[in-house]
Amino acid sequence: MSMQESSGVALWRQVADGIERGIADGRFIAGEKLPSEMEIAETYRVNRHTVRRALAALAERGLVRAERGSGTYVEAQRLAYPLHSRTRFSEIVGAGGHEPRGKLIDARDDVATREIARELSLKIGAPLIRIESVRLADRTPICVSTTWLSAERFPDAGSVFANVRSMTKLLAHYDIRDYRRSSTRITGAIVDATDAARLDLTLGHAVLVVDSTDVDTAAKPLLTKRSRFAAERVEFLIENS
Amino acid sequence: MSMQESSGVALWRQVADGIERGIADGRFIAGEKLPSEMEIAETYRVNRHTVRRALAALAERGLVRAERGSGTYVEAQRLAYPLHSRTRFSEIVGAGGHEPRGKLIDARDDVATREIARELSLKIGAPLIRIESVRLADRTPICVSTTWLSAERFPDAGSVFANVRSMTKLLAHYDIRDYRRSSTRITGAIVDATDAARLDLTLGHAVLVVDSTDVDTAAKPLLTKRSRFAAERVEFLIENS
DNA sequence: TCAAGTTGTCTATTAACATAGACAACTTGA
DNA sequence: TCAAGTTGTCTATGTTAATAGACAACTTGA
Repeated sequence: MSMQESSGVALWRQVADGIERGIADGRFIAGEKLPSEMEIAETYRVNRHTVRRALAALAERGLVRAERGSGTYVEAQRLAYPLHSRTRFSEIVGAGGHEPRGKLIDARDDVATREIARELSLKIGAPLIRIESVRLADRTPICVSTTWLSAERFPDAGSVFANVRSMTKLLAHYDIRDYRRSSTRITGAIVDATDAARLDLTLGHAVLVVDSTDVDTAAKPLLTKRSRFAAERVEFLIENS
Repeated sequence: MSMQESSGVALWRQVADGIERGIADGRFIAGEKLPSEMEIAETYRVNRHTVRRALAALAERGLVRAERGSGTYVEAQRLAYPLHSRTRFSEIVGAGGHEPRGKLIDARDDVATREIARELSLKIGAPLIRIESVRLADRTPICVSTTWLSAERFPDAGSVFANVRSMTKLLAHYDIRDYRRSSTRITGAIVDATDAARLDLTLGHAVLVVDSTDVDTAAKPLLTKRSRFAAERVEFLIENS
C-alpha cells in the first residue's frame, strides 16, 4: 500500500550516504557517538534494521565502530591531504593514524602522447609503462591513479610495483632515494563507471582530478600521473608559502 | 552462488545512469537509435529485463522513446543553457523544443542576511519572501531555486507564484514588464539530500550553483536567487561579448 | 513475401530489501 | 544495585530486484 516510486537506490544505502556525508562535512566528529539506531531510524523515517544495515556497511569500511550497550562511534574523518613538494601518500595517511594500502590494478606498455612526452622530457611515441593503481586508507579507497614512467629508465616497473605497492618504494628500487613534486594541477569532474567501481562510489559522484609530475633532486622528471580522488573523502590543504 | 557484494544501487539504476551519461556527453545523439536491448544487456553483463527496467525509467522522463520492432531512440540531450542578461528559463527550454514547467515547493517569510541585503539594496533584517521552486523541461527536473524578494514590494509573492509558476509572470503581475540579469556567479558543489530528492538525483551527484540577481530597467534590484542545476543535464554557454 | 531482428508481455524462480516484534547482552549513570 | 538505554540476534512476512525462458507483435531490408 506504500505506492512509493522506487529510485533504484536502496534505503540502507541512502542512510549510509547521509551518515558518511555527516562525517565528511564535520557534523559528526571522530570519536563522538552517533545518534542511537532508533534516533537515526526516526530521522530517516526508516526501520531500525535498515539503519543497522547502513551502519554495518560503514563499519566494514572502518568509518564507524559499534559498542554494544553504549553506542556507535565515529572512527574516521575526511582525510586532510596537504599538497606540497614532498607529498607522499603513505606518509600523509600514516600521519592521520590510518594504514596506507596500495593495490595494483593493471600495468601495461604504452607510448608517450604529446602531453606526457612534454612532462617527462621524452619524445612523442617513446615507450612507457602505464600503471593503474588504487590507494586506500585502512579499508576506504581514497584515489585511483594512472602513472606513466619511461620504460627505458624503469624496466619491469609494473612487476616491481606489484611487489612493493608504493611509488616511493618503486623509485627506491631504482636507487632513487629522494624526489619531489614539480607540478600539480587540480580540476573537478564526475566519476566515470570504471573509477566509480574502484573507489566504491555510486555513479555521478564528484572526483578531484590531480595531474602531477615528480622529479629527482636534479629536477629531472621521473614519472607523471593523473589521480582521481573521491571528493568526499579528502580535503586538500595548500600551505601558505 | 554469485557472492557479489551489494552496493545498494539497483543494477537497473546503474544501467540507466550509464545510458543517461552517454546521452549527456554526446555518445548517443538525439534522434539516433540506441543499441538493442540485447546488446545493452551484453555490454553491462545483465539480463535483458534489467535493461528494460532502465529504459522504462528513462522513457518515463522523456529521455528515450521505444518503437516496437524497430528500436529505442534518443529523445532529449543535455540542455544548452545560454547565460546572458536576458536569461529566461521558459524561453531557453521552449527554444530547445521542450515544455517548461515550474513547481512551487515552499514559500515563507524570511529576513535579509547581510549578503541578501546587499544584493537587494535593503537593510539587514528587512522582511523577505523566500520561494523554493523546481523547474523542469518536460518531465526532467533541471534545477531547484531559492528566490528572495522584498516582502514590502511584492506582498503575497508566494501565492502569486503558486498560480503562475514562472518568475517572469510573477513580475508581470506587479507590472514589471522587463528585467535583466545583473550578476551571475557560478560554483560547483555536491548535491545535498533535499535537493537530490527534488532533482531526482542520487546522493553525491554534482550540481552547478548559480547565484544571480535580477534588476529592472532602472537597474533597481528585484530579486536574488540561488539555483542548483543538475550538472549532467545542462551545459552553460557564455557568449563571446 | 519472408527471414532476421526488434520491442512487448507473459510465467516462474531466487536473492536482496524492508518492515515488524521480541528478547538477549551489555553499558551507563543515578 | 538497578533502571534506562544501547547494540546484537533471532523469527517472520511482504515487496522489490534480477534472472531465465518463451512467444507475440511489429519493423526492416533483401
